[in-house]
Amino acid sequence: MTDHDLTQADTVRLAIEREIFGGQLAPGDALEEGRLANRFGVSRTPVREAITQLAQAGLITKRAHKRAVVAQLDPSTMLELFEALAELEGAAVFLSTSRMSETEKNALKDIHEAAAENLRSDGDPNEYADLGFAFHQRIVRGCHNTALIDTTEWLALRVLPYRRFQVVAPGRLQRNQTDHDAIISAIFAGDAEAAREEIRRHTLEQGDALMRFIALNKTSHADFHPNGLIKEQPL
Amino acid sequence: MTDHDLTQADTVRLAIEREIFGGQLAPGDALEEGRLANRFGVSRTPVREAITQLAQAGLITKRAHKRAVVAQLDPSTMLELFEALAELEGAAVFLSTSRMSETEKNALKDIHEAAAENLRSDGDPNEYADLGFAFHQRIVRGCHNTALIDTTEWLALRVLPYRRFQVVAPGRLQRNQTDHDAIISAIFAGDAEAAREEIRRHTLEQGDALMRFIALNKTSHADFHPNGLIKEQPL
DNA sequence: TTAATATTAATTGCATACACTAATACCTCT
DNA sequence: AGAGGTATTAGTGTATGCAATTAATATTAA
Repeated sequence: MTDHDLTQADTVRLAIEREIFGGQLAPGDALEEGRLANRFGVSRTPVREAITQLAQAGLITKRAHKRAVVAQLDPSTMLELFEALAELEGAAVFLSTSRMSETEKNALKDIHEAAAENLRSDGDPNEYADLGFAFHQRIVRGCHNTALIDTTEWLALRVLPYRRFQVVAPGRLQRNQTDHDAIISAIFAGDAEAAREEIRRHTLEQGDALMRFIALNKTSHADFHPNGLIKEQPL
Repeated sequence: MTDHDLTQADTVRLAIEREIFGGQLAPGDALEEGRLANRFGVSRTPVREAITQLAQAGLITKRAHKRAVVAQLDPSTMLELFEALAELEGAAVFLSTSRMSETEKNALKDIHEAAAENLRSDGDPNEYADLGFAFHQRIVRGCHNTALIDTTEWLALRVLPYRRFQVVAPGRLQRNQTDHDAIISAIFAGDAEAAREEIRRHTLEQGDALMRFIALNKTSHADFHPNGLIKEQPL
């Protein structure tokens, strides 16, 4: 039982999930049950189950008799997602400020300083993005409320591909680091209300910045690819 | 096309959903695909899909090769749910305070006053519960952020059966109304921060009160039934 | 009687087949 | 050629059957 009792539907779902988050599957791409089935060497039934689950999760959209499509994020709903996420992260950090153990706080600070070092030494921007993700994740998990953590992380995952865009936007990384400075200070000062405000502003502004970036660089808007940033044209 | 293109799986899912929220299906009850199938006069396939969706939504739990079970809320996760809900409603009302139109605010006040009248005239407690639900719902929707609304309402729905218990707890209704007073005042005063604090406290305390109620009335704890409050013994 | 084990029954996961829907290609007529 | 309608095809929704797995029951040993 090395596979921890993963059903085939689970395997397929995880694979598709990875391809979406990894960017091989871009928003708007169609998922066709039959092809997926023989690509994964299973029948359509488990593929169908996987698609159902992903649709329920909001990762793909599906209407009766029409084929499933990787969820599109139009600018306005994307802004909404960032706003909602800002509120949720705010709520989480509000609790985390009083609930994180010293160990947790120090781990957070370590991540923060690793990010600073990465900036100073002009390191790999992708590594910086990962550290940023970890930073937010640690804060959220610090609230020790599973329901709130799950909800927040789910939203965070949905905007993750878009959040990473910062690595190519000039000046964004430094600005990001300054924001994180303020957040971590508030947490260590035990000022929950300030921490909430800082992270709210921070996440909201990430959304705004992304909006501006898209507005400036809009080619056909459909060609915007969250991971590669610009999607290669179909062959 | 009178059924608005509902697939059979959708129909089954909605039916099960209603039975869970309505209390015919209690936490811990097992869902068996075969029986459901011929109860609804369909094959196991759409039933399977419905169950998958409900599991993804967290309404039921399902592990490979084991039968699906209506999700159990043990006291500690229930408290977590209430806490998370308190934060989300707080975030929502924070935005709603500045975003609700006059019309929306007045509609909210109407509901609030109808509830007050219900209390004064010693009306139907179930009607009061419905008004209370509507009150919270209006506030949340006032934030005009679909993502936040959906997330919050989803949590609210999960604890709804438990929230209604207030109707049988002595003194709770009056206390509830007083809390709502404070919330609505803060909203009309435009004090978003106060509104957030009031609704946070309010929802948190609902959770606490429910906990105390369960602790006092615990028979075998498994027999606690969210809607009938005490589950009838199996025949 | 109780505990452990073997046996049977019930139930799930998956594959396959078919019906029905929606999109596409094709043809007809103007 | 273009609009409108029809045939064709691709793709989804559902039913059914079977193998694998789990739950229930019977059986045996202590």
